[in-house]
Amino acid sequence: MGLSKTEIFTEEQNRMAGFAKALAHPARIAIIEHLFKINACICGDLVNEIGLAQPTISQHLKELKKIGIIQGTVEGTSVCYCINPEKWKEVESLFNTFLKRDFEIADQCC
Amino acid sequence: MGLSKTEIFTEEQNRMAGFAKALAHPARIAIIEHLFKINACICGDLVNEIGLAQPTISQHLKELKKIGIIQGTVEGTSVCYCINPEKWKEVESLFNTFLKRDFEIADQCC
DNA sequence: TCTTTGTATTGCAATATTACAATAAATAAA
DNA sequence: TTTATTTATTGTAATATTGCAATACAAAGA
Repeated sequence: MGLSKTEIFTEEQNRMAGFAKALAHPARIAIIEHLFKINACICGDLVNEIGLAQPTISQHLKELKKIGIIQGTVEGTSVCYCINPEKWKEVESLFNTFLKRDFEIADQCC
Repeated sequence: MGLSKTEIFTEEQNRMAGFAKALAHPARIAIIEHLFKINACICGDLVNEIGLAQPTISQHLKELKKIGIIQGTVEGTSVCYCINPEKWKEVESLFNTFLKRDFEIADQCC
């Protein structure tokens, strides 16, 4: 199939999986890290920074933009990208809730 | 292609992406949540809990096991699954470092 | 031993992802 | 207007993912 049965899961579960998917590629991790490091930059800078072709970077940027993690502003011929702080806080909070667990009982398996 | 150029990224970036990929499906999110809720259970319980076929659940379990997030113990005919606490703490710590960012300067884009 | 029970594996179909060459599109500069 | 410059889009090839039916496998019970 190659397509997940989203309808049998909760909204929360699908949202978590969706954000995780956006982070599930090293190029997108690298893009995010670079944007945090230098605050904002244009597409071409990311092409130089990361070693992938321009259309590939553009594609990864599109995906990050689609889920709202980054935003792009047209500046003449170039497009300036940066992190969307509100969305990032949302992602952070969602992951924090998911990741923070209690292991008092869970330490032994079966 | 369908295959990422892992060699041009750092070990950390690939690790982050790898863990994110493991969480990038609602069924695997559901499996993890259920394991945390009831501590440990057999494959069949997860098949009933989540609405997917047994081979599909088995496949998702295999992927979570491969990356080390869960562990399985054979108990007669059934296999008991639970979270691997050490690995989970590692994932939690890795994501925390990645997600926790400073927005003092980053608030305005371009 | 034969049957049942529970899980893993195999094989397959449908779809998604990754990467890039070629090209389009849009603005700036000459 | 013509020519860069920069980014997005399109098309395509290779591979990966998702899901399940069929089946294999392994241990327990009759």
